[in-house]
Amino acid sequence: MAELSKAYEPQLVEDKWYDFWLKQNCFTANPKSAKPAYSIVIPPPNVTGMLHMGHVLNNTIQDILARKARMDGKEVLWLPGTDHAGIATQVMVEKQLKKEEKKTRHDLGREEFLKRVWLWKEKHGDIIINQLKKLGSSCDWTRERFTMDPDYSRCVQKVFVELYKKGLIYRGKRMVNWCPVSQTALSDEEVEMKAQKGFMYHFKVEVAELPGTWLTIATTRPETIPGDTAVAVNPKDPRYTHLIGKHIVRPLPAELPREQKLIPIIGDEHVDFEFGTGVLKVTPAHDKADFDIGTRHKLPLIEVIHADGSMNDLTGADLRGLDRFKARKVAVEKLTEQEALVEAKPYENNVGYSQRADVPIEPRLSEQWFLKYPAVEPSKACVADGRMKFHPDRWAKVYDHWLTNIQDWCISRQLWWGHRIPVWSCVQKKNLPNGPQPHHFANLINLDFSLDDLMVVRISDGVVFSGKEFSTNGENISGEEFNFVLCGDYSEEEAKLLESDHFGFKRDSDVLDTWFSSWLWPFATMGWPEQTETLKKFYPTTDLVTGPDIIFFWVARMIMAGYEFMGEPQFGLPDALPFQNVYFTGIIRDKQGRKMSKTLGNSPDPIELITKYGADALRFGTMRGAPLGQDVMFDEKDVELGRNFCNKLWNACRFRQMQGGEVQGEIHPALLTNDDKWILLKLDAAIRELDTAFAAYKFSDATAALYRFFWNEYCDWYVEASKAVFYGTDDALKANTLAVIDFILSHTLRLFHPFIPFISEELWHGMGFSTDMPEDQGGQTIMYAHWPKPFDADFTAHYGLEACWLDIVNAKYEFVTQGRNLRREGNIPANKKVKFQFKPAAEPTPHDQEVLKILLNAESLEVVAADFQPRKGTPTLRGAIGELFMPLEGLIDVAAEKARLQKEIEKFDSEILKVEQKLANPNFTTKVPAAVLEDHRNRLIEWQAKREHARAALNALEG
RNA sequence: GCGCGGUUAGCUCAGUGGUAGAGCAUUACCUUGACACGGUAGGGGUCACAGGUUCGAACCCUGUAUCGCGCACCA
Repeated sequence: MAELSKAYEPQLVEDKWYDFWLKQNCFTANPKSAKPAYSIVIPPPNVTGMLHMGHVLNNTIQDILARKARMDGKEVLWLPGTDHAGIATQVMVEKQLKKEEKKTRHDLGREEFLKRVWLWKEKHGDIIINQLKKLGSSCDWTRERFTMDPDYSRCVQKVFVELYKKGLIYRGKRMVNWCPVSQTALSDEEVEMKAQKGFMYHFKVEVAELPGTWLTIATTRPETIPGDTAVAVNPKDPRYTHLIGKHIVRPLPAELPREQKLIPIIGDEHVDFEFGTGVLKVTPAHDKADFDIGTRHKLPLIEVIHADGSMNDLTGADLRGLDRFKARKVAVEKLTEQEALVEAKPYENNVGYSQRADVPIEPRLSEQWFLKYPAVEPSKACVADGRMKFHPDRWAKVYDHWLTNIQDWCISRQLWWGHRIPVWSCVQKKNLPNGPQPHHFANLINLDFSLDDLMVVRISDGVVFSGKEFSTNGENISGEEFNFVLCGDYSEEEAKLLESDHFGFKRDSDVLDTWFSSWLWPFATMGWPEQTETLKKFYPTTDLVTGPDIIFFWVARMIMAGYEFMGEPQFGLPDALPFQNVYFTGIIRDKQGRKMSKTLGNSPDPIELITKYGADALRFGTMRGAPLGQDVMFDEKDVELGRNFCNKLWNACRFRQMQGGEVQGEIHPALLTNDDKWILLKLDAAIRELDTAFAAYKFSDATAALYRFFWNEYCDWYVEASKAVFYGTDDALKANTLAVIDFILSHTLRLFHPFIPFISEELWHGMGFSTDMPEDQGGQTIMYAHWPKPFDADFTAHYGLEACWLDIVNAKYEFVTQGRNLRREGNIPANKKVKFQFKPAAEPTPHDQEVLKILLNAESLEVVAADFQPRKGTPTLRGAIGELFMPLEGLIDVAAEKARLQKEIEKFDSEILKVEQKLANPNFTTKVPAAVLEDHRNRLIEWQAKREHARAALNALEG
């Protein structure tokens, strides 16, 4: 290959290899493959979205898993795609419309508006996909899916119809979480409770039947007084029992005649007499709890707030038209004017906020579609009994708790962008065959309708009729006029016919919650409901990687959908788990610990980081700082670390390249130096560490192990020691060392590949490691090279890799460190070569002598005889492998060196004392495991030896 | 209120009972023939606090403090 440049330049490398992988179809999953399957579905990012640090973390982990699985010989499917993200996308397009054309979506109309959304999607929808590619994501792009794809939409529709027919989906008029800004209902999960500072207002009302008797009511929402239809007290509250059944005079709207302002005092157990004044105003149309009270007592409902959060006409002259918060202030003023206000004290309470629009939710009565969750029990059980594993497992408890307490899911949204609810209705006149009747369109439009497929529902109370309610000539004989409701997974063509003037059906105008489509993601993306090759091969998926913030929104619902729709016998899946493992990432925060957000502007643009440092650097840095289960404090320094590391890897390969010689020559056991054996043993340990880390999904451990092995073991010691060989003249030894280096590097690059795919691929080819490999096992790409295995017994025996070599070489390196320390204490500049004298404890090999010389930056290393005595005052080091003397060449600070040795001796003293005390304790010596006892004894000997060495060095300085 | 997580070096974090670790920052020296995105050697920690268990606790137990998160909430 061409000579490597001095510094690694990712921009010259990354796009090139990504294009290569794509062209060679490296990411494409083959369902016909005989290899075992490994699959992941991507958590689909919003189609409107931009890549943020959360995506980086999440997708890097998925890519690591996918690439590792390929190297493990699996057939890998990582299935990508995007989510249509109902509200977010609609809001974005509406904003643009407002900005560019000063129009609202209503100005355009539904059809035209949706055209705009699709245009927007076509234009911007692939931004985030391209960003994922920049990151190196090895997704099978040939299978990219979008939740609004026609196929996918049919899945959503089919699912709705099935659940409807099972009676799990129903329509009802309920209190829902209403977002006045987005003007749609939201599910409970989309409501965020926030502490809010406000006031608790106490106001008094007169009991109508007992003039002069007043009740004081506490409320935080005086603006809803016009909607009050009762006040409630606890029937057991002695202060108020005698008043139940009487009435009070509601103070607002002020202008109403007194008789229209009378509302009853009722008794209800819900009222807590400790709280407030023990008197509760009941606003059934604007509060969930009040609605329940209202139902129990058959209270009238008075709606006083419009959908947009402004007050309606029923609130009277003072409040009408005002925004609800402005109205609150005015209501307080009015109460004050009436001398009804008793006090207003500062008060903090929790208020539900719309997660999307960040405004307080308005509980509102409206007609919505709800889903009774299916397959709840098996979904709970599979996690509880450990068949599906959560990492970290504490999320299992959170999941279980949620599933134990779930309420029906409000799935309809008053939006335009999304899957429209597949329900059509038209009014059926009583006893008149004037409208379209079931058998009519069965005949007329030649569709294969049968009456059993038609769900006929009377909206008023939800009673389901059967087709028998019609006479044979299509007459409605049910005795009353009702809505004829069709729910079916009709094709677009069929729907058009239904909506034609001839039939006059109108489709429900609402769309479904986005999550009602994404909960089908693991199988709807694989061709369901057909029993496709892909489904057969890759479903259930292996791993899911996602954030814990969507554990309820998405993970739990996917599990339920998996059981409900994939548990069927035709799929031959006894266990319908949609995935086997769920990895929950941490949340990425900024340096101050704040969640990354657009509004705070504290989220760095990952693409800028990639441009500046490279995708590998971003990946490696992010993974190193993201321990399992912990939030991540993001710091650009981490990415810098990643870049530095890549550069180190690059230059280590460059060093190898500069030595020339044959690539991947044969390693001769007889020629192995102890340094060779040491680094081979370290490589084996690193492989084992990586396997352990992968098994536990501990990617930060894996990157830390790689970092340590490559930088601190390979580069710092082995490469430096190898210079002793390369600067020498023994060609056989040089060739053998090159072979060892190539062995280490070719293994290391493979270990690195899942984490830093680009640079590892570049070097894999650049170093020539791909040349002798089979095409499908590394010849074409490192992606399919085999993942390194720990050394087996034969290998270890053949190369003589006994564990004792670690100790032997460690002693040598420790000696070097201490020798360098001697230089430093002697104020020898780093670039100055020094003459050392070495008195070895045992006959040293020429290789070891040469290694010591080079690592100590010695001009010479004179081996002296056992009876050699240096001049008094010569700085001396004693270690396990012998003694080192540094004959004085200049002034050395004897006092400082003595102080240092003194301090060292004190440290040794205290360590020795600690161990001695332990060993002197019979409780210790009798109870402790033999290995630990042995450790302590050895440690004592070591410390004592070190102390002796230090004392000797100190002695040598004296005089 | 219930549940979960954190508290270890200046900062960000590892560390599941037996010698307190990493990266960054910092100090000193060094551009030597892979790399200054670098090298070498240092300095720096009563492991939040208090009890308990144990021969031995950063680690296990109990409690406290504090920060963060989730769920549920009383107007």
